[in-house]
Amino acid sequence: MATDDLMTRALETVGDDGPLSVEVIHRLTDLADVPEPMTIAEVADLLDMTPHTLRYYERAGLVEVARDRYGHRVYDSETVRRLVFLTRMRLSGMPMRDLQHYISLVDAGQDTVPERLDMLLEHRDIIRRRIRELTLSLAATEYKIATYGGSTGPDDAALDTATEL
Amino acid sequence: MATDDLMTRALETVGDDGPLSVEVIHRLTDLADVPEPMTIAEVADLLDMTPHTLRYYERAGLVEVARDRYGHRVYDSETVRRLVFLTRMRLSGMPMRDLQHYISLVDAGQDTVPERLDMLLEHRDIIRRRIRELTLSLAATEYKIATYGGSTGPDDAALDTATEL
DNA sequence: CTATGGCTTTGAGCGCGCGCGAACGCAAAC
DNA sequence: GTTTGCGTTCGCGCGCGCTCAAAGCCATAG
Repeated sequence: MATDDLMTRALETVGDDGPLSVEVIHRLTDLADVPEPMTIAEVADLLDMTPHTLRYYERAGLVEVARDRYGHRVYDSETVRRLVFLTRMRLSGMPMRDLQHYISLVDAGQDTVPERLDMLLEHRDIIRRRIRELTLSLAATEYKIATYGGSTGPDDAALDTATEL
Repeated sequence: MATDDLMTRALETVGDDGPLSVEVIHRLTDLADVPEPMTIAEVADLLDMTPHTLRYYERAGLVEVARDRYGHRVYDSETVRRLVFLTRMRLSGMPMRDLQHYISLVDAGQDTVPERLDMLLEHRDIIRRRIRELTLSLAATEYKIATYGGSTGPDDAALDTATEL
Protein backbone atom coordinates (compact mmCIF):
# COMPACT_ATOMS: atom_id res chain seq x y z
CA MET A 1 0.00 0.00 0.00
CA ALA A 2 2.84 2.32 0.64
CA THR A 3 3.77 2.54 -2.99
CA ASP A 4 0.29 3.33 -4.28
CA ASP A 5 -0.48 6.89 -5.09
CA LEU A 6 -3.82 8.41 -4.31
CA MET A 7 -5.03 8.44 -7.87
CA THR A 8 -4.32 4.78 -8.34
CA ARG A 9 -6.15 3.94 -5.17
CA ALA A 10 -9.02 6.11 -6.25
CA LEU A 11 -9.28 4.48 -9.64
CA GLU A 12 -9.23 1.06 -8.11
CA THR A 13 -11.93 2.15 -5.76
CA VAL A 14 -14.09 3.56 -8.48
CA GLY A 15 -13.73 0.94 -11.12
CA ASP A 16 -14.10 1.54 -14.79
CA ASP A 17 -17.44 3.21 -14.90
CA GLY A 18 -18.78 3.33 -11.41
CA PRO A 19 -20.68 6.29 -10.10
CA LEU A 20 -18.70 9.05 -8.51
CA SER A 21 -20.58 9.61 -5.33
CA VAL A 22 -19.74 12.04 -2.62
CA GLU A 23 -18.72 9.11 -0.52
CA VAL A 24 -16.05 8.21 -2.98
CA ILE A 25 -14.76 11.73 -2.85
CA HIS A 26 -14.67 11.57 0.87
CA ARG A 27 -12.80 8.33 0.84
CA LEU A 28 -10.33 9.89 -1.52
CA THR A 29 -9.46 12.56 0.92
CA ASP A 30 -9.54 10.37 3.93
CA LEU A 31 -5.99 10.69 5.04
CA ALA A 32 -6.51 9.23 8.46
CA ASP A 33 -4.42 6.23 7.61
CA VAL A 34 -1.26 8.20 7.13
CA PRO A 35 1.03 9.24 9.95
CA GLU A 36 0.54 12.75 11.20
CA PRO A 37 4.00 14.20 10.68
CA MET A 38 5.41 12.91 7.44
CA THR A 39 8.84 13.02 5.89
CA ILE A 40 9.42 14.21 2.38
CA ALA A 41 9.88 10.66 1.21
CA GLU A 42 6.59 9.55 2.70
CA VAL A 43 4.71 12.41 1.11
CA ALA A 44 6.40 11.82 -2.20
CA ASP A 45 5.39 8.19 -2.04
CA LEU A 46 1.83 9.07 -1.12
CA LEU A 47 1.47 11.52 -3.97
CA ASP A 48 3.52 9.48 -6.41
CA MET A 49 6.02 12.21 -6.99
CA THR A 50 9.67 12.64 -6.20
CA PRO A 51 11.10 14.59 -3.28
CA HIS A 52 12.58 16.85 -5.90
CA THR A 53 9.19 17.87 -7.11
CA LEU A 54 8.01 18.53 -3.58
CA ARG A 55 10.92 20.84 -2.97
CA TYR A 56 10.19 22.45 -6.29
CA TYR A 57 6.61 23.15 -5.23
CA GLU A 58 7.87 24.61 -2.01
CA ARG A 59 10.30 26.90 -3.80
CA ALA A 60 7.44 27.92 -6.05
CA GLY A 61 5.60 29.15 -2.99
CA LEU A 62 2.79 26.62 -3.12
CA VAL A 63 3.39 25.31 0.39
CA GLU A 64 5.38 26.19 3.44
CA VAL A 65 6.94 23.29 5.24
CA ALA A 66 8.25 23.21 8.80
CA ARG A 67 11.62 21.72 9.68
CA ASP A 68 12.80 19.53 12.48
CA ARG A 69 15.97 20.23 14.42
CA TYR A 70 18.03 18.66 11.66
CA GLY A 71 16.61 20.95 9.02
CA HIS A 72 14.58 18.12 7.52
CA ARG A 73 11.13 18.92 6.23
CA VAL A 74 8.18 17.94 8.38
CA TYR A 75 4.81 17.75 6.63
CA ASP A 76 1.70 18.07 8.78
CA SER A 77 -1.68 16.84 7.61
CA GLU A 78 -2.71 20.35 6.69
CA THR A 79 0.15 20.69 4.26
CA VAL A 80 -0.40 17.22 2.91
CA ARG A 81 -4.04 18.04 2.19
CA ARG A 82 -2.98 21.13 0.34
CA LEU A 83 -0.53 19.07 -1.66
CA VAL A 84 -3.24 16.56 -2.48
CA PHE A 85 -5.34 19.39 -3.82
CA LEU A 86 -2.47 20.89 -5.76
CA THR A 87 -1.49 17.57 -7.22
CA ARG A 88 -4.98 16.90 -8.38
CA MET A 89 -5.18 20.28 -10.03
CA ARG A 90 -1.83 19.76 -11.73
CA LEU A 91 -2.86 16.33 -12.93
CA SER A 92 -6.00 17.76 -14.40
CA GLY A 93 -4.00 20.29 -16.31
CA MET A 94 -3.87 23.45 -14.25
CA PRO A 95 -0.53 25.15 -14.88
CA MET A 96 1.84 26.06 -12.08
CA ARG A 97 1.19 29.74 -12.65
CA ASP A 98 -2.49 29.35 -11.89
CA LEU A 99 -1.77 27.26 -8.85
CA GLN A 100 0.51 29.96 -7.56
CA HIS A 101 -2.19 32.51 -8.12
CA TYR A 102 -4.77 30.38 -6.40
CA ILE A 103 -2.56 29.85 -3.38
CA SER A 104 -1.85 33.54 -3.19
CA LEU A 105 -5.59 34.08 -3.05
CA VAL A 106 -5.93 31.55 -0.27
CA ASP A 107 -3.21 33.30 1.67
CA ALA A 108 -4.90 36.63 1.09
CA GLY A 109 -7.90 35.63 3.17
CA GLN A 110 -11.63 35.22 2.83
CA ASP A 111 -12.17 38.23 0.60
CA THR A 112 -10.77 36.30 -2.30
CA VAL A 113 -13.27 33.47 -2.08
CA PRO A 114 -15.28 34.66 -5.10
CA GLU A 115 -12.23 34.84 -7.29
CA ARG A 116 -11.11 31.40 -6.13
CA LEU A 117 -14.53 30.11 -7.00
CA ASP A 118 -14.22 31.63 -10.44
CA MET A 119 -10.94 29.85 -10.96
CA LEU A 120 -12.47 26.56 -9.93
CA LEU A 121 -15.44 27.05 -12.21
CA GLU A 122 -13.22 27.85 -15.12
CA HIS A 123 -11.01 24.89 -14.40
CA ARG A 124 -14.06 22.68 -14.19
CA ASP A 125 -15.04 23.75 -17.67
CA ILE A 126 -11.54 23.04 -18.93
CA ILE A 127 -11.65 19.55 -17.48
CA ARG A 128 -15.05 18.96 -19.01
CA ARG A 129 -13.90 20.02 -22.42
CA ARG A 130 -10.80 17.90 -22.11
CA ILE A 131 -12.90 14.89 -21.20
CA ARG A 132 -15.06 15.46 -24.23
CA GLU A 133 -12.01 15.74 -26.45
CA LEU A 134 -10.61 12.53 -25.07
CA THR A 135 -13.93 10.76 -25.37
CA LEU A 136 -13.99 11.69 -29.00
CA SER A 137 -10.43 10.52 -29.53
CA LEU A 138 -11.28 7.34 -27.74
CA ALA A 139 -14.22 6.70 -30.00
CA ALA A 140 -12.10 7.38 -33.05
CA THR A 141 -9.39 5.07 -31.81
CA GLU A 142 -11.86 2.32 -31.09
CA TYR A 143 -13.38 2.79 -34.50
CA LYS A 144 -9.99 2.44 -36.10
CA ILE A 145 -9.24 -0.62 -34.03
CA ALA A 146 -12.50 -2.18 -35.14
CA THR A 147 -11.86 -1.54 -38.81
CA TYR A 148 -8.34 -2.86 -38.49
CA GLY A 149 -9.61 -6.09 -37.06
CA GLY A 150 -12.24 -6.74 -39.69
CA SER A 151 -10.20 -5.70 -42.66
CA THR A 152 -11.14 -8.05 -45.47
CA GLY A 153 -12.65 -5.97 -48.18
CA PRO A 154 -10.88 -3.45 -50.39
CA ASP A 155 -12.36 -0.47 -48.56
CA ASP A 156 -11.15 -1.71 -45.24
CA ALA A 157 -7.75 -2.40 -46.66
CA ALA A 158 -7.70 1.19 -47.82
CA LEU A 159 -8.48 2.25 -44.29
CA ASP A 160 -5.47 0.35 -43.09
CA THR A 161 -2.88 1.99 -45.19
CA ALA A 162 -4.55 5.24 -45.98
CA THR A 163 -4.50 6.33 -42.35
CA GLU A 164 -8.13 7.18 -42.54
CA LEU A 165 -9.15 8.57 -39.19
CA MET B 1 -16.54 27.83 -40.88
CA ALA B 2 -13.06 28.23 -42.15
CA THR B 3 -11.67 29.06 -38.77
CA ASP B 4 -13.18 26.07 -36.98
CA ASP B 5 -10.94 23.18 -36.29
CA LEU B 6 -12.17 19.65 -36.58
CA MET B 7 -12.33 19.05 -32.87
CA THR B 8 -14.45 22.10 -32.27
CA ARG B 9 -16.82 21.08 -34.99
CA ALA B 10 -16.95 17.60 -33.58
CA LEU B 11 -17.70 18.80 -30.10
CA GLU B 12 -20.45 21.04 -31.36
CA THR B 13 -21.84 18.12 -33.26
CA VAL B 14 -21.77 15.84 -30.32
CA GLY B 15 -22.97 18.13 -27.61
CA ASP B 16 -22.14 17.79 -23.98
CA ASP B 17 -23.11 14.22 -23.39
CA GLY B 18 -24.51 12.84 -26.57
CA PRO B 19 -23.84 9.32 -27.72
CA LEU B 20 -20.79 8.75 -29.83
CA SER B 21 -22.17 6.73 -32.65
CA VAL B 22 -20.31 5.46 -35.62
CA GLU B 23 -22.18 7.98 -37.68
CA VAL B 24 -20.66 10.77 -35.69
CA ILE B 25 -17.27 9.32 -36.32
CA HIS B 26 -17.97 9.18 -39.97
CA ARG B 27 -19.12 12.75 -40.04
CA LEU B 28 -15.93 13.68 -38.28
CA THR B 29 -13.81 12.31 -40.99
CA ASP B 30 -15.99 13.46 -43.80
CA LEU B 31 -13.59 15.73 -45.55
CA ALA B 32 -15.60 16.05 -48.69
CA ASP B 33 -16.26 19.69 -48.02
CA VAL B 34 -12.64 20.67 -48.28
CA PRO B 35 -10.87 21.38 -51.53
CA GLU B 36 -8.84 18.53 -52.92
CA PRO B 37 -5.41 20.09 -53.14
CA MET B 38 -4.86 22.28 -50.11
CA THR B 39 -2.25 24.82 -49.24
CA ILE B 40 -0.37 24.74 -45.98
CA ALA B 41 -2.45 27.59 -44.63
CA GLU B 42 -5.69 25.80 -45.43
CA VAL B 43 -4.56 22.62 -43.75
CA ALA B 44 -3.30 24.54 -40.76
CA ASP B 45 -6.64 26.25 -40.46
CA LEU B 46 -8.51 22.99 -40.79
CA LEU B 47 -6.46 21.29 -38.12
CA ASP B 48 -6.16 24.37 -35.94
CA MET B 49 -2.43 24.38 -36.02
CA THR B 50 0.18 26.67 -37.47
CA PRO B 51 2.04 26.17 -40.73
CA HIS B 52 5.11 25.90 -38.56
CA THR B 53 3.80 22.83 -36.90
CA LEU B 54 2.89 21.27 -40.22
CA ARG B 55 6.40 21.79 -41.51
CA TYR B 56 7.68 20.39 -38.24
CA TYR B 57 5.64 17.22 -38.71
CA GLU B 58 6.98 16.91 -42.19
CA ARG B 59 10.56 17.29 -41.01
CA ALA B 60 9.81 14.68 -38.38
CA GLY B 61 8.95 12.26 -41.15
CA LEU B 62 5.28 11.93 -40.32
CA VAL B 63 4.10 12.98 -43.77
CA GLU B 64 5.53 13.57 -47.17
CA VAL B 65 4.12 16.52 -49.00
CA ALA B 66 4.30 17.21 -52.69
CA ARG B 67 5.29 20.60 -54.06
CA ASP B 68 4.02 22.70 -56.87
CA ARG B 69 6.31 24.33 -59.37
CA TYR B 70 7.02 27.16 -56.95
CA GLY B 71 8.17 24.80 -54.25
CA HIS B 72 5.00 25.39 -52.25
CA ARG B 73 3.51 22.46 -50.40
CA VAL B 74 0.48 20.77 -51.91
CA TYR B 75 -1.58 18.61 -49.57
CA ASP B 76 -3.78 15.98 -51.15
CA SER B 77 -6.71 14.45 -49.32
CA GLU B 78 -4.64 11.39 -48.50
CA THR B 79 -2.10 13.45 -46.65
CA VAL B 80 -4.75 15.51 -44.96
CA ARG B 81 -6.42 12.36 -43.67
CA ARG B 82 -3.15 11.19 -42.28
CA LEU B 83 -2.69 14.54 -40.60
CA VAL B 84 -6.15 14.33 -39.12
CA PHE B 85 -5.25 11.01 -37.64
CA LEU B 86 -1.92 12.24 -36.38
CA THR B 87 -3.46 15.32 -34.86
CA ARG B 88 -6.03 13.32 -33.03
CA MET B 89 -3.41 11.01 -31.64
CA ARG B 90 -1.26 13.94 -30.56
CA LEU B 91 -4.24 15.64 -28.93
CA SER B 92 -5.03 12.50 -27.03
CA GLY B 93 -1.51 12.36 -25.70
CA MET B 94 0.52 10.15 -27.99
CA PRO B 95 4.06 11.47 -28.12
CA MET B 96 5.79 12.35 -31.36
CA ARG B 97 8.15 9.43 -30.95
CA ASP B 98 5.30 6.94 -30.98
CA LEU B 99 3.72 8.63 -33.96
CA GLN B 100 6.98 8.36 -35.83
CA HIS B 101 7.14 4.69 -34.99
CA TYR B 102 3.56 4.14 -36.06
CA ILE B 103 4.13 5.86 -39.36
CA SER B 104 7.25 3.84 -39.96
CA LEU B 105 5.14 0.75 -39.48
CA VAL B 106 2.58 2.01 -41.95
CA ASP B 107 5.31 2.62 -44.47
CA ALA B 108 6.70 -0.84 -43.85
CA GLY B 109 3.63 -2.48 -45.26
CA GLN B 110 0.91 -4.88 -44.25
CA ASP B 111 3.13 -7.14 -42.19
CA THR B 112 3.17 -4.59 -39.44
CA VAL B 113 -0.57 -4.48 -39.00
CA PRO B 114 -0.53 -6.52 -35.78
CA GLU B 115 2.02 -4.25 -34.19
CA ARG B 116 0.06 -1.19 -35.27
CA LEU B 117 -3.00 -2.71 -33.71
CA ASP B 118 -1.10 -3.24 -30.49
CA MET B 119 -0.12 0.39 -30.44
CA LEU B 120 -3.70 1.45 -30.93
CA LEU B 121 -4.92 -0.86 -28.21
CA GLU B 122 -2.36 0.43 -25.80
CA HIS B 123 -3.18 3.99 -26.68
CA ARG B 124 -6.83 3.26 -26.19
CA ASP B 125 -6.09 2.11 -22.67
CA ILE B 126 -4.08 5.22 -21.99
CA ILE B 127 -6.95 7.41 -23.13
CA ARG B 128 -9.36 5.46 -20.98
CA ARG B 129 -7.22 5.83 -17.93
CA ARG B 130 -6.76 9.52 -18.62
CA ILE B 131 -10.50 9.98 -18.91
CA ARG B 132 -11.00 8.25 -15.60
CA GLU B 133 -8.39 10.44 -13.98
CA LEU B 134 -10.02 13.54 -15.34
CA THR B 135 -13.45 12.37 -14.31
CA LEU B 136 -12.18 11.96 -10.81
CA SER B 137 -10.58 15.38 -10.83
CA LEU B 138 -13.78 16.80 -12.20
CA ALA B 139 -15.79 15.27 -9.40
CA ALA B 140 -13.34 16.58 -6.85
CA THR B 141 -13.44 20.03 -8.36
CA GLU B 142 -17.21 20.06 -8.42
CA TYR B 143 -17.27 18.88 -4.84
CA LYS B 144 -15.00 21.70 -3.83
CA ILE B 145 -17.09 24.19 -5.75
CA ALA B 146 -20.19 22.96 -3.98
CA THR B 147 -18.67 23.27 -0.53
CA TYR B 148 -17.34 26.70 -1.36
CA GLY B 149 -20.79 27.88 -2.29
CA GLY B 150 -22.61 26.52 0.71
CA SER B 151 -20.07 27.47 3.32
CA THR B 152 -22.03 28.45 6.40
CA GLY B 153 -21.02 26.05 9.12
CA PRO B 154 -17.67 25.86 10.85
CA ASP B 155 -16.68 22.67 9.03
CA ASP B 156 -17.36 24.17 5.68
CA ALA B 157 -15.41 27.26 6.61
CA ALA B 158 -12.53 25.00 7.46
CA LEU B 159 -12.82 23.45 4.04
CA ASP B 160 -12.49 26.86 2.49
CA THR B 161 -9.21 27.86 4.00
CA ALA B 162 -7.72 24.52 4.76
CA THR B 163 -7.50 23.59 1.10
CA GLU B 164 -9.20 20.33 1.84
CA LEU B 165 -9.45 18.39 -1.37
C1' DC C 1 34.36 2.90 17.74
C1' DT C 2 34.61 3.80 13.10
C1' DA C 3 32.44 2.89 8.75
C1' DT C 4 29.40 2.23 5.27
C1' DG C 5 25.31 3.25 3.33
C1' DG C 6 21.12 5.84 3.20
C1' DC C 7 18.50 9.56 4.04
C1' DT C 8 18.37 14.67 4.06
C1' DT C 9 19.75 19.74 2.76
C1' DT C 10 20.87 23.60 -0.84
C1' DG C 11 21.92 25.54 -5.37
C1' DA C 12 22.71 25.74 -10.05
C1' DG C 13 22.24 23.89 -14.24
C1' DC C 14 20.42 20.60 -17.56
C1' DG C 15 16.98 18.12 -20.48
C1' DC C 16 12.89 16.95 -22.85
C1' DG C 17 8.87 17.48 -25.75
C1' DC C 18 6.92 20.50 -28.59
C1' DG C 19 6.57 24.16 -31.18
C1' DC C 20 7.38 29.31 -32.15
C1' DG C 21 10.08 33.57 -33.72
C1' DA C 22 13.15 36.02 -36.45
C1' DA C 23 15.49 36.84 -40.50
C1' DC C 24 15.81 36.50 -45.09
C1' DG C 25 14.58 35.43 -50.18
C1' DC C 26 11.36 34.51 -54.00
C1' DA C 27 7.07 34.47 -56.76
C1' DA C 28 2.41 36.21 -57.36
C1' DA C 29 -1.23 39.55 -56.92
C1' DC C 30 -3.08 44.05 -56.20
C1' DG D 1 6.08 48.74 -56.52
C1' DT D 2 4.60 47.09 -52.39
C1' DT D 3 2.14 43.85 -50.11
C1' DT D 4 1.10 39.05 -49.38
C1' DG D 5 2.13 34.40 -48.69
C1' DC D 6 5.14 30.81 -49.03
C1' DG D 7 9.88 28.86 -48.65
C1' DT D 8 14.23 27.68 -45.43
C1' DT D 9 17.35 27.69 -41.36
C1' DC D 10 18.85 28.62 -36.86
C1' DG D 11 17.97 29.23 -32.63
C1' DC D 12 15.06 30.20 -28.81
C1' DG D 13 11.37 29.62 -25.30
C1' DC D 14 8.20 27.53 -22.20
C1' DG D 15 6.51 24.39 -18.69
C1' DC D 16 7.92 21.19 -15.71
C1' DG D 17 10.77 18.69 -13.32
C1' DC D 18 15.22 16.08 -12.89
C1' DT D 19 20.40 15.70 -12.30
C1' DC D 20 24.42 16.68 -10.36
C1' DA D 21 27.49 18.24 -6.71
C1' DA D 22 28.87 19.04 -2.06
C1' DA D 23 27.82 18.37 2.42
C1' DG D 24 25.43 16.91 7.07
C1' DC D 25 23.06 13.57 10.28
C1' DC D 26 21.50 8.78 11.49
C1' DA D 27 21.56 3.94 11.93
C1' DT D 28 23.20 -0.53 11.64
C1' DA D 29 27.35 -3.57 10.86
C1' DG D 30 31.66 -4.94 11.48
